[in-house]
Amino acid sequence: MLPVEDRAHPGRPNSTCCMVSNNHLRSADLHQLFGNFHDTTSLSSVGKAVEMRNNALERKLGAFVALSETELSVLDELNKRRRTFVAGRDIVEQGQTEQSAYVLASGWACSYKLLQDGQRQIVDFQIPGDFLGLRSLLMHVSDHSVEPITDVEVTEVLRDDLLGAFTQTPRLATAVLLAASRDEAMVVEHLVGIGRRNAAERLANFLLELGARLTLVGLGSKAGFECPLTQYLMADAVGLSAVHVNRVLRQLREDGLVTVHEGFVSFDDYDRLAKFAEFDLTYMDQIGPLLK
Amino acid sequence: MLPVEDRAHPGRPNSTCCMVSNNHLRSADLHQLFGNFHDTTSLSSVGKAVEMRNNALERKLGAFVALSETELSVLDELNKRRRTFVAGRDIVEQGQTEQSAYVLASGWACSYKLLQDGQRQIVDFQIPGDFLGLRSLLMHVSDHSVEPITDVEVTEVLRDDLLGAFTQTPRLATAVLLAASRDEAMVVEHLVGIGRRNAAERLANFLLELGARLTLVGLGSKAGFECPLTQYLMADAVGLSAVHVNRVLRQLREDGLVTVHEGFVSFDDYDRLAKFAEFDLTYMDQIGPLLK
DNA sequence: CGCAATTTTGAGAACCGTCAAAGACCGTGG
DNA sequence: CCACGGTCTTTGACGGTTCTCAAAATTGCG
Repeated sequence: MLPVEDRAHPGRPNSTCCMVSNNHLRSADLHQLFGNFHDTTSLSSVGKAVEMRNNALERKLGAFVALSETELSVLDELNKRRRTFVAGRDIVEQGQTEQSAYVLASGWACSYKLLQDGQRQIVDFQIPGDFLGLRSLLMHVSDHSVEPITDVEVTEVLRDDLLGAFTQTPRLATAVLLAASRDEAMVVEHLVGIGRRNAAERLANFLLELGARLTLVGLGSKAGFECPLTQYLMADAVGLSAVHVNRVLRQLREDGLVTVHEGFVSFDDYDRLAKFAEFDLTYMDQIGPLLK
Repeated sequence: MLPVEDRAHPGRPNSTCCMVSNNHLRSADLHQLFGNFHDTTSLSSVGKAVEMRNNALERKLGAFVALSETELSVLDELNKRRRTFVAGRDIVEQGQTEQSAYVLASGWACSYKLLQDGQRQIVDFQIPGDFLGLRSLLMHVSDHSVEPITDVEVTEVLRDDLLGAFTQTPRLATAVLLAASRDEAMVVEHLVGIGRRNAAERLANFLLELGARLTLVGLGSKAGFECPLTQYLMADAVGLSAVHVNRVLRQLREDGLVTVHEGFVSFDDYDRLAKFAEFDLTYMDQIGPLLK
C-alpha cells in the first residue's frame, strides 16, 4: 500500500516576522537591466519612499506599454485607495471571492497555497511594485492566499474599476496582460528550479532572482539586499525543509558565494554564484515598452 | 565545495512518439464542470473533429467573456491560418523572437525549459483548445520551447494581429488575460505538486488534472482517457526520473487506483484516487463567462 | 530577565536517482 | 517470415540527497 503520510508541515510556525524592511527608493530606472550596475555602495539606501507609493502601478505597467495622458489619468483613478496591513494576517484567502487586488507600495508579501496536510508551498514573494491577488480578482475564486511578511502599504484596485478601465482604455488591458505574463514567466522559472535543480542550485537561484528583482526597484544591488525572510519562508518557497535550507546556506557561505545573516543577503562573489546557479534572467528582461 | 554535478538528462531520448491521438470531439459543453459527468462509456469516442478546429479560440475565450458578433468576427479574422506540425520538431524555441502563437486544434504538445546541463522540465502539456506560445508572443523573447508530442494541427495567431485586435475590441484583451490567468493557475498548481508532494501524489494529481482538462474538451471521462505520453515525458513533467515514474505507476496500479497502459489511462477507482492525491480542481473551475 | 521565534547541529532513515540490463513492442528490410 | 534495431517499459541493486526527529545555541522583545 502507498502510505498516506502524515507529515507535519515544515514551514508553519508563522512568521510574525523579525524586521520591517525600510523601502526607501533610489531613483533607479525601472527599466534598467540587471547587467549594467554601478555595482556599488549603498545597501541601506537613503531617500524618500514617496514615488513608488504614488504610482507603483504606473511604473509597472509603463514598463510594458507606453501610456498616454488619458490612460495615466484612468490609472490614477484606479488605485487611489491606500491601505495598510500588518504582518502575518492574510490579505487574500484561498477559496474566497475577492473584489479587490492590490499593488504593493512598501513591504514584502508572499502568495502561497496550503495542502490539506498543512504543508504549504510559497509560490512567490511580492516586493514593492508587484501585484497582490491579481489572479484572484480575475478568476471567480482565489486559488491561493496572500500574506504580508512585513507590515505593508498597498493601493487597492477594485474589480469593477479594473474591468471597466479595460473597456475604456484597451491598452491598459494589454499592459496588465503583459505584466501578468511576466509574473507567469517567473512562476515557470520557479517550477523549473524546484523540479530539476538540487538544493544548493535552487537556493542560489532563488536569492539571485530576488536580488535582481529588488535591484529593478532600487532596493538591492549586485552586492546584496535587505531581506526579511526567515529560513522557514525560504524553505516553503524552494520546496525544502527549513533544516536543509540552513545546511545549504552554510555550505554556500563556506564556499564564499553568498551570506545570509541578520536580515541581509550579501553576494560575496556574485559572478561565481551566478555561474554556479546557472542563473539566467532572460525571463525577467524587459528592455522597454513592448507596445509603443 | 559544492559539486557541480554532471547529470545526464533523464528525459532526453526524444519521443518520436508512439501513437497519434485521434481527437474526435463529443459535443460536450466546454463549460461543463468535471463534477457532473455521465461517467460512462465511450473512451474511444467517434465523431468529427471539425468544430474544435474552426473555433477553438472562440470556445476558449467565450468561456471567460461573452463575445459579441463583431468580436467574434474579429476573432475569425485572427486565426484563419491553419498549419500542421509533425511530432518532435519544436514549434517555438527558447530564446527566439516569436511573431506568432498558435491555438491547438488537434494533437498534444508540451512546453518545456532546458537547463544547461541538458535536463529539462516540462512546464505543461497542451491539449486541443490550448494556446501554444502565447507568452512567447507577448514577451520579447521566448522563455521556453514548445514541442509537438503527436502530429498537431494548429491555427496561427500573428503578433500584430492580436495586439491590433486588443485595441479594437478591448473585451478580447480581457478574455485573453483571463485565459492566460487560468493557465497560470495551472502552472502554480504544478509548482505546488512538485514542491510539496511525494512521487505518488504527484503522479496521481498529474493524471487527474489531465483527465479533467481532457474531459472539458470532450476527450476524456471519469473512466479515463487516451494518452500519448511516454513515461519519460511524464517524468520530465513531474520532476522525477523515468525509472521512478515507472515504479510509482506500478504501485498505483497494484493499489487499484489507476492503470496506465498502451496509450491509455484508466481510472480504476476515481474517487479513491482523487482522495489519495488530495485532488482539488477549484483552480480549473470556470462556471460561466466572468464578463457578461 | 525570560519567553518565543529562529538558527544551528547531529543522527538515522526514507525517498528517489543512477546505473545496468532484460523484456516488450513496432516498423523495416532482407 | 524472420532478423534487426530502436524506443519504451520494467526490474534490481546501490548510493546520495534530503527529510524527520531532537535538542542546543542564538536572537529579539516585553
